[in-house]
Amino acid sequence: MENKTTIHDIAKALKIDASTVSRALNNSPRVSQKTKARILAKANEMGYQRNVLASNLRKSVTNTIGVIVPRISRHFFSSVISGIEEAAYDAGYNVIICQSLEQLKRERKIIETLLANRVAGVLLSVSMETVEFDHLLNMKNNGTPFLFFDRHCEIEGISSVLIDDLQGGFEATEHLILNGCKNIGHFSGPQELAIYRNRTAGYRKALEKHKIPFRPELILRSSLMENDGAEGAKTLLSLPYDIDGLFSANDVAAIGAMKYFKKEGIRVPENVAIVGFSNEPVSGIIDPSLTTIDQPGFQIGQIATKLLLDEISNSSKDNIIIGKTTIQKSSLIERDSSRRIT
Amino acid sequence: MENKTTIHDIAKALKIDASTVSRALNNSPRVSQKTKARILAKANEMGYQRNVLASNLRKSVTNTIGVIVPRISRHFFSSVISGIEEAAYDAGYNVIICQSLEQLKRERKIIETLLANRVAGVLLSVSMETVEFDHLLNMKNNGTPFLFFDRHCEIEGISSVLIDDLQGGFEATEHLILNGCKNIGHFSGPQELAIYRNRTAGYRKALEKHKIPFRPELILRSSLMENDGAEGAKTLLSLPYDIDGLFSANDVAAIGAMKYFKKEGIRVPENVAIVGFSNEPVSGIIDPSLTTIDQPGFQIGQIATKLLLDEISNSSKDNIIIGKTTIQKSSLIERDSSRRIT
DNA sequence: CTGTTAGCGCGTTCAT
DNA sequence: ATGAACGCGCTAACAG
Repeated sequence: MENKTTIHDIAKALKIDASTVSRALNNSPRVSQKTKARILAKANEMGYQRNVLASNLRKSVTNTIGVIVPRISRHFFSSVISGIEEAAYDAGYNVIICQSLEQLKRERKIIETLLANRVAGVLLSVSMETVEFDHLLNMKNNGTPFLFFDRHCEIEGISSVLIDDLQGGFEATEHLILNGCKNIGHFSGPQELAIYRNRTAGYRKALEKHKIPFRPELILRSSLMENDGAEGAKTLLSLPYDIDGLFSANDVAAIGAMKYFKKEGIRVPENVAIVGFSNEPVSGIIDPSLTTIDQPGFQIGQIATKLLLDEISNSSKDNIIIGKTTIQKSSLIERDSSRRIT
Repeated sequence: MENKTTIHDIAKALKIDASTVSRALNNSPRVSQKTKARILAKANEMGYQRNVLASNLRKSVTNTIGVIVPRISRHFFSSVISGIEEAAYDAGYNVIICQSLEQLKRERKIIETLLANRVAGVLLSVSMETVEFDHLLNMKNNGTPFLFFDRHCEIEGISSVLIDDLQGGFEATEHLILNGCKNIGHFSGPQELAIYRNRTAGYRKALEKHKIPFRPELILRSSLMENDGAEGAKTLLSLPYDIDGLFSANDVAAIGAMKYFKKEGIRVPENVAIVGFSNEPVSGIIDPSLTTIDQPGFQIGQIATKLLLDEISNSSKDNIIIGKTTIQKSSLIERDSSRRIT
């Protein structure tokens, strides 16, 4: 039942020392091929399984990588996690998932726990409240490799895997303009987060390109929750002129707006672009007035994991600081055709 | 930088023994309140943090619970995980997430890894391929507490947290019938999984109640992927009579069917009920022809975790086998109103 | 209540 | 290329 075979057992059976067995099992070059083969065979025969806990203690690192996201149930994040899990699995790492629930306090606590558990590295997308970086700097000083994805902070020597939000915002807005919209509302999020600043910058860039005057009152900042979307829709409708387009910096708020429009019996504007929406199974049948910008979550997860694993192996070899790496992706998906523009 | 304070350091500083410190830090009742206080104060002062790895090795258990789901990116599962994570977090446990991707082979490997990592317990929803239980029985023999949720196997002494699928299937079908449907197609999944058998049983029960003759050709079994839905829709449309309703055992296949209908320019049947759909943010604006059965993923996660934690603490105290616990939940959400029937 | 002793199983020195 | 010995930091006996 209980697996009790240790390296000592197999050493005894082979009349050699446990340290040799240990070396062989770690594929050390300092063991002859012959004994290595003998040991591996015996280990197999005896059904040996390395005691991960002891190994962890000795090395004082685990083979686990920590992941921190605001919310697992947001489709974008679960897609990213999916990608992370897959890449990590292939490399023999476990993944431990944590949710900050957009709270800085929780984010701090989580990082503390992860460090206490000696994770090999951390992948994180910061919470909306994360305006102080002490806990992140602490993690850096502690020597734990980490990487941002999607939402990041500017920290020297820490890489990020990002979507090109400016381009996404630009494409979303231009899409509306090309469909004849002039007065385009924009739901934006906390300006502390680069993703929202960038999406807004994209919005303005598109207006400029098409010589549409910028109206500050069309930009509504919120936490982009569903009821923020509803409130925003209400506010936009109360303007003295009609809006004919809406670019929301995320899906949740856009959906809130859609619901509000419907509830009030108001005809939804013909074109609404949403950045941040990537709910694949639904995107094809969702309300026709929605167009979405796809966030390739899965790939982001994979890429981020690979980069992190690189850093993990490098940092253990040496102390080389890798420069800031930025991966940029963006694509616009049209609702009906599921065809990609761009 | 590195946290080096051990229980020995603080023992030395207080001129007592390390074991007493250990006991105090574990809040053992066999240390006087006074010394306990002194120790805690000193530990705090010295910035002590328990070395989890050493603790794990000594106890040969971690404070981590493993979770296995078919796919993280399915909204239902990510909701469950959310609930698990929250309940576990409150109890001081970490959560390690794994995806079987519906493959028995992966499920086996994952369980092996989890056991090797000495997780405190496991929560799992089996893959569609899981028709052999050797790996699960192995885990049981190994003494690792575990619990099924949503998709389960009948294993003596192992509890499950389930949705009342028969009732759900019944409600979905009756909903269609009450809306005037007579010829109701049904997408079902692998019959090895109880959830699909039960949903189908609910379908038949509703037909019987309303004295609608059962037609075997209306039931289509598949893996319920999106293209299965499309294929199924095609098949149903090729019948010599018209269908006027569709009850799909999951959301993905239903969406596949919807897409097919639209692509072919066919008018979607007025009422379509979907069991297994719980994509909250979208449910309110999804295609009007869809009605969904809500699966309360978050709560299931919480409940399952609490039960597991119970078993974990009991099994360490004693070897009591807890009987099969079944939690049943089901509710039908109407699209427009978001109001719950039942 | 507290101290003493003894490992958990592994990886890694230092020898040879 | 292999063996001997040590210790990672903690907890669980067993004393007293």
